[in-house]
This record gives sequence, structure tokens and C-alpha cells, in this order.
Amino acid sequence: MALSLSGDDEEYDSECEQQQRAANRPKQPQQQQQQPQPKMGTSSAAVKLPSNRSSSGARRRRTRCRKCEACLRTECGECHFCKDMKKFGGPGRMKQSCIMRQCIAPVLPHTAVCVVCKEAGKEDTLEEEEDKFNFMLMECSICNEIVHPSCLKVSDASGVVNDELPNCWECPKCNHAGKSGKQKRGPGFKYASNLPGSLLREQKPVKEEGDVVSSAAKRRPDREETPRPEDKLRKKRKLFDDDEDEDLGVRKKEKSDDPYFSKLLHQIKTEEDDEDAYEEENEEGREPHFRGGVERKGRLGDAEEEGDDRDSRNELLNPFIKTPVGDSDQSHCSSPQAGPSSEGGSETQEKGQRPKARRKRRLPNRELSRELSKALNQEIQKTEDCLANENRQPLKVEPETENEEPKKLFRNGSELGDQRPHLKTKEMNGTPWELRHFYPSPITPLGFNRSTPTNRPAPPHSPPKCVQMERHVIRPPPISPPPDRLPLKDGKTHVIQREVWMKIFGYLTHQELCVCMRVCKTWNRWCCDKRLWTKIDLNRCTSITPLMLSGIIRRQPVSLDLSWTNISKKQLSWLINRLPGLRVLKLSGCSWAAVSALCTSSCPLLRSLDVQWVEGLKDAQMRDLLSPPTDNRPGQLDNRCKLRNVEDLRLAGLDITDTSLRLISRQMPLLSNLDLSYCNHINDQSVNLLTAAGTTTRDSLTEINLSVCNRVTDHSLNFFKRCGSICQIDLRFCKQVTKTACERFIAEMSVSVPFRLKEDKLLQKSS
DNA sequence: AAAAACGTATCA
DNA sequence: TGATACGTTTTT
Repeated sequence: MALSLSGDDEEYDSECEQQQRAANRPKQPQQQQQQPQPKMGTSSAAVKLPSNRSSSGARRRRTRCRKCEACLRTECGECHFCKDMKKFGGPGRMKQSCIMRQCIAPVLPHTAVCVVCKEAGKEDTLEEEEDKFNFMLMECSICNEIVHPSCLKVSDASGVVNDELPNCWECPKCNHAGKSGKQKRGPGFKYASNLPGSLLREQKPVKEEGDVVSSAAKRRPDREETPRPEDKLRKKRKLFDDDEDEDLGVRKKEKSDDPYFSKLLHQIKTEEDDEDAYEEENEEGREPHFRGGVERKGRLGDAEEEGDDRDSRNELLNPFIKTPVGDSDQSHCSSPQAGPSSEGGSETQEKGQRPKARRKRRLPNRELSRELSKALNQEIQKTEDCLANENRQPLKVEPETENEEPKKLFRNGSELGDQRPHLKTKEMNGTPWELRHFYPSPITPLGFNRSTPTNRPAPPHSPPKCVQMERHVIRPPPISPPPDRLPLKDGKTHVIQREVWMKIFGYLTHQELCVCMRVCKTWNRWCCDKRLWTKIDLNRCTSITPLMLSGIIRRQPVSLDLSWTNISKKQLSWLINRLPGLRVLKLSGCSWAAVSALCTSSCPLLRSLDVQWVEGLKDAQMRDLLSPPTDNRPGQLDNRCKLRNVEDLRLAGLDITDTSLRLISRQMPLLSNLDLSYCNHINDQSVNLLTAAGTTTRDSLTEINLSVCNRVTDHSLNFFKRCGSICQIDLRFCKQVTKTACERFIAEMSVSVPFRLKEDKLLQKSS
């Protein structure tokens, strides 16, 4: 089908698509009634597809890249889809891949060919990035046509590369025609709405009116007629309204920010090439901006004008945004890991002329500060506007722009209006996610509210706006995005290789990375490397916007701190379902309403969970949290505790009792570090439960924090004697615990395990 | 030829 | 709005 794209479609109506499918399905009882008409008449799917998009060809199905983390996994055998498989004893009706194996960067099938020349992608035969780009197959997310950029005749138009998806762009024709990217998110699919738990909804193309855009897009002929994206945008905005409009006007470029880099910049070729496009971006900060923005705002403050801000926002916010293709980047990014097709393409960095493409980036950062958030918001709006405009205007290739995706976001979603929070980033670069402790938690027991254990810092409450995420495909950034060396103006390349730069970037904070991202396309790309964003910290970010969520997904952090944010359940659920590799999740200070998202999702790899001071989290909620997933979303069924692999659990400030501890001792066999500070209902019996014979916690516990637990007495120390691995017992500020008892404990334990009093009532194994 | 699985229609 | 079903596509 895919191939067939265009030509024929005209005949069909846009609606066909859906119907087509319907037609295909003979079976369903009800269907008959409704019978979608088979306009297509026939049923062959292939045929049908084409018809759908009238104007363009049918969308081509994509296939797994076989290289990404997901593709390399083995089937879990536990998700809904696996259970349906015959190999796992199921009926085999669903025919879906294992949830854990949903490809992150689906590629065009090998059978895909250029609509114009009918040949496959040839990027593998070329060396220059530009060439590669020009000869690789690119699928338009709007008209679905698959072509070699070099086969296009449109000269001045530029395409907008979608970095998120390999070989995906908004072709010059569509772009020039002002078609909006419609919601289509390009070929990539499942990740979003189809997945269980996805919050995004699929947009059903034709059907809904809302999709004006999409439908429009579908039709080729009528492009012009098609409703403009703007419409949608407006709608969206309304939904989220932002206040950022004003900002839009503001943005500008920042170029100058870092005088420091200026020299470098001059030398860097990238920019030049892209020149226009590129510069704009840089200067204006589109991609760079957004990043820069973040940082700057965070740090620099105003430095960036709007441009920067935008970028940063985009990144964070719009995960979907694609990087400007400009160069080869697009491809890189998009499918860094992905398959073949993507590979080839990826490099085109600067190519140029031909179809120019632009891409956008997004940076998810944690460091967004409020300022940043504002900036982000602005950017978002801008982006929206831009998107609307951009569609009509051809972009040039840029290395890292992120327009494309953002567009989608906006369109679909909601994004625009969001509130952009500020993300703050700390530096996570390179940090091993292994942290088992959440240091940062603002709420450290002993820290502030010592005296008022029960009071929790008021979490920022901002009503989460409705986040409607569309179903976009959110993909993680590529690892080691090309090029290998920094292109210089004189046509040569910098002596230092990418990996060396990467090591250097590894020492930078997120803010600094954002600054670097504004330097040039190449750096922009490199700095977006997933390895540099293993930890994302949005602690106390006043509002979590859809774009931010997208940005997070794209970066696939191993550690995510959403403490004291007003994230909603829907948002959290959406995130969790898309962060299969998440190990550390901090939700302290969030509402139970939000945290309850954990009840319906499975986080098999979660090792550290922080739910301190979560309002409304009591025994009943703990039960829900620890019981097997209740939800029926596919892939979510599991009879085991959702948090069975948690080693570090932070429950400070919760009104939980022995009921919860009993569950914990049974359901969390790997629990090593438990924080129960400020839990006023915890008493000696609680400790007894945790250390009772037959419990796994008895041997797994290495650290326990019972500080400010006024019901705990000296007697608890006796229970800890039976813990084989205990290394630290924090009983500070426990009114009923005496120093004498602690000393006695040390004396008695000294025979086998030497302990010491690190602080008053803070027992620590002295190794 | 068969297995895998994409993408969407339809069901609930 | 999520879950299920399934024709078709794509790979093996």
C-alpha cells in the first residue's frame, strides 16, 4: 500500500480509510449493522489504504527496527498480548507484539520504494550526509508519500523532518501547501494510543470533526480547502489556554549568550550551512533555544530571549517535536537506533538544499525553573504559531529544529496551552541511576518539619490542566547521534570525536547542556543524547504540561522526580506506561489521586519509589498500590505486586499502620531501604512485622528510617537484632527511644556485627 | 508458507 | 475511552 501512495487516491474520499478497514472486518456482529461501507469495496487492505488518503498515498505500515532496546527484548510472556499468543497458551486473536517489545523507532519496510523513481532507499551507498538524506526514503506524515528527497522537484520548498520517527517528514509539497502536520503522528503508532494505558487517544482520522486537520491532510486535492491547522491550534489553546501568547512576540534570538562559545561557533560549519534555517533556529533559539532557554532561564535568566526559551520548552514540552531536519540530523535522531532505513538517513546533516528540512528538538530537562517554565509556555505558544505558519513556509534545513513534532503535539494535543512548568534540571548526566535514595527530597524528615511531622509542605497546587495528549509517537533521542565529528566552516571536521565531546558533556549540568545545544546543530544533537538525561528532575515544578511529558518520554529517563508537582493521574499514568526502563520514581508531595496511577500500571523495573507526604495515602491506598494491577488494560495484567522489585521505598509522613507494613513485608521481597519517618502510626508492632520470621524484609532490609516516629520505643531495637542485613537504623527524634537502649543494642550486636552511633539514636553499622 | 505484528474498526 | 478483533502487511 504504502507505495502506492499517491496517485490513485484521489478517487477515494478521505473517509474511506476508516471504512476500508471496516470493510475488512467481516466478522463482527454489530458491524454488519453499521457496516461501514466498503467504499472501497474491496477489501483488500492494501487497496483500501490508499484510498483513504485521498490526496496522498496510504500510509505505509512500518515495521520494527530490530535494533532498539524494545526490539531486542524477549517477550515478557506476561502482558496481555503475550498471553494472547498461542505460544503462551492464548487464542492468538489479538496478534499484537509484546508490550515490552513495542519498537521505539519503527522503520519503513524494506519493500518501501520511492513513489517517483520506484526505487528503494539508497543512502547506504553514499557517504555524504547530504547525499544520504537526499537518497533515503522519506515518508511524509501528511500525504504519506514516500520519496527520495532528491526525486522531488520542488525547489524552494523545504520539508520538515521528524526526528522522532525514522524516515519521516512533512514533505516540501505539503509543507509548502501549508498543510499542517495534522495530527497524524506519522507512522509510528502503537506507542501512543494503542498501548494499553496510553492516555493519548487516537485520533480517529476522518471521523471526528475535530480532526479537521487530519482529514484535510488526507485529501490531497483539496489541500487548500482543508481546514487549517490553526483552527485546531486555537481550539487547543483554549483548552489549555496559555498565557503565553504574548511571549510569542518576544522571542528572539539569543545568539550571543555565551560569548564563550562564540568563537567556536564561528568555526562551526553547521550553522553556516543551514544558514538561514539554522541560524534562525539557533539564533532564534528554536531548537537551541528551547534548550538554551531552559538553561538560561534557569541560570542565565534572560539571556535568551525568546528564542531560547522556546527551544527549551519545546524540547521539554514537545517531545514530539522533531528536530529540524535540516541536515541529516533528522534522520539520525529519529532513528538513531532504529532500523535500517533510518540509519541511512540519519546522517544528512546538512545537506542542503534540496529539500530542506528542519527539525526541532526538545529537551526534557529537569532543571526547568519557573522561569523556564514560563519561557516554555511562551515557546509553546510560539511554536504553535510557528507551526501554523511554518506549515506554509518552507523551512530550511536545520539541524535541530523541532518543529515537526511539536506541531503534532500542538495540534493534537494540547500542548500548546499548557502550562509549562519549569523543569529544573539538575545534573543528571551520566549519573547512574542507581541511586537508591532520594536525596533531594525536600521533605527530609529531619529536615524541616521535624517538629511537625504531620504537616506537609503544601504542594503546589495547580489544577492540572487537562492534558490531552494526542497520540503522538514519542521517541527517545538517539544514542550517539551523528555526525562523528564537528563540521567546520572550512569543510573540514574538528579533530575531537563525538564520543570525546560526549564525555565532556557528561560533566555539564543540564543547564549547561542547554547552552551547548544552542551552539550549533551538531552540538544540539549531541547534547540531546539520552545518556546525558538519565535523570530528570521536575521537583516542585508547578505545572506539568503535556509537552513536558512528551519531553520526558523522549528522553526515557531512568530516574524521574515529580515530587511536589501537581501532576495528574492521567499524566502520571501516561508517563509510566511509556517509561518501561524507569527505575527511580519520586512522587513525594503529590496527591494520592495522581499517585494512584501506579495502581493501574505495572512498573516491573521500578527499584525506588518515593511517595512521601502523599496526601491521602493511607492503608487502603497502600493496599491498592501493592496489590496486583487491577486494570484491564492489555499488558497490564499481572498477578504479582506491581512494586515487587522495589528496593527503596519512601513512605515518610504517611498515616499508615501495621496493615500496610504487613503488606509490604509480604509483597516487597527486595526491599532494602525503607523510610517510615514521620509516620505517627508506626510502632513497635510495626517493626515486629517487618522483622518477623518468615518475612523477606527481615533479611532484605539494610536501612530503615524511623525518625520522628513517636510510637516506636526501645523495644523495637530488639526486633532489629534479627535482621541479618541491617546496616542503618534511624531512630532520631523518636521520643520513646532512649540513648541507653541504642547503646545496649550496639553492645549486644557487637559480637557479630559492629554498630556505632553515628548521631544520637542513629545507629549505623561500622564496617 | 508461516509467523509476527501493524493499524484500525468495532466492541464494551 | 479503553479493549478486542482481525485483515493485511512484512518478515522469516
